Amino acid sequence: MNVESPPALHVLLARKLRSFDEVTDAEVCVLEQTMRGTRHFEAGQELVSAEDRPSHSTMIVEGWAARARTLESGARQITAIHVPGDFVDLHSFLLHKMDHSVVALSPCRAAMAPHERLKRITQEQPHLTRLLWLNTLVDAGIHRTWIVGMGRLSSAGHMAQLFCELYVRLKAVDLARDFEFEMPLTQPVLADALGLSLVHVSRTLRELRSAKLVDWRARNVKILDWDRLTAVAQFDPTYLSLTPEPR
Amino acid sequence: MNVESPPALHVLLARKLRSFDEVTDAEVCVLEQTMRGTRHFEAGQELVSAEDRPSHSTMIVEGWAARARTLESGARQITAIHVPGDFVDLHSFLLHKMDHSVVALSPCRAAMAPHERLKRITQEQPHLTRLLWLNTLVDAGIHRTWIVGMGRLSSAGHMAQLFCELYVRLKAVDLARDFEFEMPLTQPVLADALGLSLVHVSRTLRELRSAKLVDWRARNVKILDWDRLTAVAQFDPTYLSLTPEPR
DNA sequence: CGAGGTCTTGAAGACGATCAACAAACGTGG
DNA sequence: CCACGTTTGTTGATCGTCTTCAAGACCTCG
Repeated sequence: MNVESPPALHVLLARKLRSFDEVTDAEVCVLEQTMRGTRHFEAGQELVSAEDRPSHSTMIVEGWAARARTLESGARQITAIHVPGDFVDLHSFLLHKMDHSVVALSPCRAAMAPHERLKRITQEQPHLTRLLWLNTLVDAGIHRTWIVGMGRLSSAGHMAQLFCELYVRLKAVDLARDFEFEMPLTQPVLADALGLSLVHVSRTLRELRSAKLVDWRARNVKILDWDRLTAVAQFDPTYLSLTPEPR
Repeated sequence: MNVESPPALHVLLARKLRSFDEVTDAEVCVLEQTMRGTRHFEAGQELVSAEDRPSHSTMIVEGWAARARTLESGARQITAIHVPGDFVDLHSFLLHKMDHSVVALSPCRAAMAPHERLKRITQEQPHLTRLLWLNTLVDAGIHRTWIVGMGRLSSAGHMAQLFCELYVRLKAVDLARDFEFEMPLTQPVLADALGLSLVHVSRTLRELRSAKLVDWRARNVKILDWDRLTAVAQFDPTYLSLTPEPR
């Protein structure tokens, strides 16, 4: 295996699980073996559509994706942004019917976990079950943080919050370091995530840029002043639960 | 037991679980017996504070509560509203450290489930585990719906959405019927939930009232035109997963 | 070099926030 | 039962943020 190529599924799973708790190799293997093959998606393609009743859940191995709901007006609201290592629709295992779609934001590779195998895990692997559950709880924590950002922060604060969150999450799976990461998003996508108009995203971005907080060009985000950025965003990473503890 | 008094814990648990799936009496009993006593809280009192590391999770038996985060400015954002039957901080079982507080919105009675007993359930009761997990997944679905409301709906649409949601949720635990329910909230609380100013809540409320969609006086909410209200809110109850299915 | 997609900027206007005053409802004690 | 204070809700006026519409610049890739 080539060092340039993206991490193997096994490595990604181990990293992800071990950011939450100590996990045995056997447990990583069990989870790896619940995954049945991977599929490839182009940017813009739907991994899962709203109204679907998926028979498997999807983990992103490569690329970025988003959960989104589209309104009658055609307006779209993104409710979560997902990066490699994220189990995008693990909730469909128990929720059954999707209440939103999952769309690729960049070319994506995704691994599939059949629901009946996940059910087996809940019957045979209590610890692994708790970690999968935790995964969905962190998603909920992210949702809550977005709600706070949308409801009570300025647009700059809200956007800063998103940059902070993405940096911390990407670092946990080794896709960011030295306050720098690759972000394959466009401004319209950011607008749909923040609940702002495209024009205002552009202006808010200029604001952060001219305040020397972040620099984003050619897909590359550089955080120029972490302390001030987190202050603007009132960012506290607690909600991401990235400290390993017995769960 | 008196018909006027609130339903016993057992009845409430059974109703709640059975809105998701078929559940045996034995399972209801197991869950009931994980609960260790109840506590009473006055309106405004915190059931759990941000930064806490609770040793038990809390289920509301009577009264309403909210999860909230308070910012440096003193502004508050409510991220969820909870009614009887809701497991307000079940997520603390695995998340450990709270990232927000839980506050009573009205006088409340809450039952406590020690975390070590919940852990036992994950080891011995896979089906019950899945239903508890589902509970937290529905919370996440509610969060997503709120994000859509905040980001892409008008203030009237967003508020209408909240009324629709509360009605459906309360009906599931038999606390609403005939498009009517008791809502022990004040407008400032509603403002913190919707991410709006107090003044604007008052105006938006007037808008819904004069459009003959809802009537809210003396804690009593009447939904006057369900069809038009759901249209304004673009409300689709899928996300509440209130159709019993094998999980 | 040209064409599509992506981003930036300006101008006008809508929506919601803030400030400030007042009204209504509620609870308490006299 | 009324008087009073407190809490809760309403309304008006003004201001700022964000949206919308529109045009133009930039970039990337064939």
